[in-house]
Amino acid sequence: MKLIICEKDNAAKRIASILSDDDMTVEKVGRVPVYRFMWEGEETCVMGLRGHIIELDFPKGMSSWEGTDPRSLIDARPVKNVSEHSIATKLKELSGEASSILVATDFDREGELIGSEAVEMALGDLEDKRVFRARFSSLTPDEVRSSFNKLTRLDLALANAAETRQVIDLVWGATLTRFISLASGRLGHAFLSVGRVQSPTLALLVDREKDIRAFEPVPYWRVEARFERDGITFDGTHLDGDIHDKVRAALLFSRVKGASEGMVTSVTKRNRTEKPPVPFNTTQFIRAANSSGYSAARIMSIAEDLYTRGFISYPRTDNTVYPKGLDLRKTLETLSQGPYRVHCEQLLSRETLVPSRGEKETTDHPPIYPTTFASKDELGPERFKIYDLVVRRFLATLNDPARIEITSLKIDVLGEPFSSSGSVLTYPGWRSVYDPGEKDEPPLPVLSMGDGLNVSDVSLSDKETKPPKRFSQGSLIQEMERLGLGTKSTRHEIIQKLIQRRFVEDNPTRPTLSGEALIGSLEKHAKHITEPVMTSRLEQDMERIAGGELAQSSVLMESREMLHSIMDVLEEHKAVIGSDINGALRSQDIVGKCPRCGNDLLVVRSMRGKRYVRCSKYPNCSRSYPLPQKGKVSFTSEQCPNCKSPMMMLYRRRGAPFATCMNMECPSRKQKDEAGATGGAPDV
DNA sequence: GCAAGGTC
Repeated sequence: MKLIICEKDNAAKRIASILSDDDMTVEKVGRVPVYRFMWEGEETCVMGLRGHIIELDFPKGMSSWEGTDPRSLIDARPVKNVSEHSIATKLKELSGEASSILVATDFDREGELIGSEAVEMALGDLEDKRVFRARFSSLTPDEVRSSFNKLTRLDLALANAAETRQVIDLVWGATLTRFISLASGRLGHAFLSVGRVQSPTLALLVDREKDIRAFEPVPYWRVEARFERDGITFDGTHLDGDIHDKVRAALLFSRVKGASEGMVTSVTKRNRTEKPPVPFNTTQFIRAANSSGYSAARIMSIAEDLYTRGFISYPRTDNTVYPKGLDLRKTLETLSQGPYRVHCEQLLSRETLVPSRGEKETTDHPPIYPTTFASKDELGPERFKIYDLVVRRFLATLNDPARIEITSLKIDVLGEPFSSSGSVLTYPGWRSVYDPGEKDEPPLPVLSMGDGLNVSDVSLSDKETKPPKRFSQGSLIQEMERLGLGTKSTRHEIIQKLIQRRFVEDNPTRPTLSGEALIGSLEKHAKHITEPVMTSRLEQDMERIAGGELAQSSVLMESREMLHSIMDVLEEHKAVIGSDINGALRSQDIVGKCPRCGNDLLVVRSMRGKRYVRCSKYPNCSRSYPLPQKGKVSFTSEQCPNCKSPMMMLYRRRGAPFATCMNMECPSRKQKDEAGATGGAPDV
C-alpha cells in the first residue's frame, strides 16, 4: 500500500480525487478521513494532517516558572510532544502497512518540516528509502499528476532550517517571557510576554504613540470660497494653497472678503486612467475588509469558515497572480447569478480575459477568489459582507481600467486667483463592481472661460498640521508584512494576542500603559528583541541552513550565546526593570481616590478571576466596589457628586456608553437601576 | 500560565 500524506484534509481530498479520477472511497474513523483508491495498480491511501502534529516544549521538570531559573532554559534541550493525537494514531496505523510514504505537504519551508515530523512519527527514520516527496505549486490535475510522476526526496536541510526557527523562537520567547514576568511579579493570568514577532509589533505601536505625543502642530491658513452657478455649488481655494504666513493669509483674505462675484479664467481637462486592483493576498484582503469594522482575527475566522464551506479559495496566501491553471471563465460562469450576473455576463462576452497581477507571485496557493456562488440568504449578513468583497474584488481584477476626467478651474475673485477641481467617472470599468474605498471629488458644473460665478462664504480658515495616524489593524498588518514580521497565517493572531494580554487596546489600535512599560524596559535593556532585524537575520540564517552553508548547531549555538549576554544585562538590572514596569502598571490600575481614606483605588481581580475595585490600603481600609463582569468599563477621573465615589463609563452592546457611579448604594445609581440601565453587578 | 508556525 502507498501512503500519501498531505498538510490538511482539504488537500488530501483534492489530491485523492485527482489521482483516482474521482473513483475513491472515504473512510472516516473519528475526525480523520482517509481516502482509498487504486493507483498505478496499487492500493493507495491519502490522509491529511492538521499542520504541525508535534510541538516543541521544555522538559516537564522546567514547567514551574517560580521554580526554574529562566536562564537555565537557554541551554535546555527542548522535547517534542505530540499535539494531534488522533492524527498521530491514524498515521502510525496506516504506515505500518505502507510499502512507501509519499510526502505531499505544502511546498514551503514549514511544509517540509511538517512532512518530516510525520515521517519521523511513522517510521522513526527520515532517511528511510521508502520515503518520497511530491512537490506541486498548485492543486490542479496537471501539477499534481506531474509532481507524482517525478517524485524526489525530503529536503532535510530545509526542514532543519524550519526546526531551527522553532527552537530559537521557543528559547528566546520562553526565557524572556518568564524573566520579565518574574522580575515584575506578574505571574499567573497577568504574565507579560516577549517574542520575536509580538515584541517588535508592539514596539511599532508604542513608537507611533510617542510620535503622536511629541507632535507639535504647525498652524497654517487657507483662503476659501464657495462658488455657485446654475444652482450647483462647489468649493475653491486661493491659488496660494496652504499659507504658512499668517500676515500674508490675512492680507489675501482682506482683498477678497465680502466678494460676491467671480469669473472663470481657465478651464483645463485631463483624463486619468485607474488600473484595476490586483488579486487579493491575505494582507490586502484584511486591509480591505478592515474598513467594515471587524478585527483582523474576526475577518480571518469568517474567511476560514467561507473556505471550509467551499465558497472562497484558501484564505492564507501571499500570492497576487492568478495561476495559469485557474479557469477564470468557469469561475465567472458559476458566479453568474443574482447581483453578479450582469457583471459576469459582460466579462464572459469578451474574447479574452486579462486579469490584473500584483508584484508577488508565489506557488503555494492562488490569490483569494470566490469558488462558488452564494446568496445573501444562504450566508447571512456577516459572512456575505466578506464573501461579497471577495467576489467583487475578483470581478474587478478582470475588468477594464476606469477612466476619470478631471477638470481644473481657475477663477478670478477681485483680482485674486482661486482654483477648484472636480472629477467625473467617464468610464467606470472595474469601478462599476468594486468600491475602492476612496472618496472622489464631486463634479463641477459645465463652465467655459469668461463665465461669471456667484461667490459666497469667503473665509479664512485656521488649519494645523496633523499628527501621524494610529495604525488600524489592517494597516498594522500591512506594516508587519513590509517589515517581514510574522506570516500570512499568524499576523492577525499576533495582534489578537497583544490585545488579549492587555498590551494593546483595539479601536483605535494603541498601546496600553503596560504595553508601553514593557517595550520601554525591553528597549532599554534588551533592544534586540524589539527590532524586526531579529527576524530578517533569522531568515538569512535559515536560508543558509537550507542551502547547506551553515549547520543548525552553529546557528543555535550563536543564538544561545547572544541570549546569554542579553540575560547578563537583564539580570543586572532586574530590580529596576521590576519597579519600572510595576510603577507603570500600578498607574494603569488606579481608578480614583478612596472616599473613605483618600488613598488610591485599584482595579484588581479576585481569586476566582472576577474584577472589582478596592482600596490600595486594603486590608487597613476595606472600601471596595463590584464591577460588571461583562463588557468594557473605563474609568474617568470624576467623582460622584452624591457619594464621592469614582465614576465609570459602561459600554453596552447596544446604545451609547453611559457614566455611572461605582457605588451600588448611591441614590443616583438606584434611580438608574430601576430604569433598567445597568446589568447586574456580581458579588466579589 | 512561556514563542511562532502550521491548521480547524
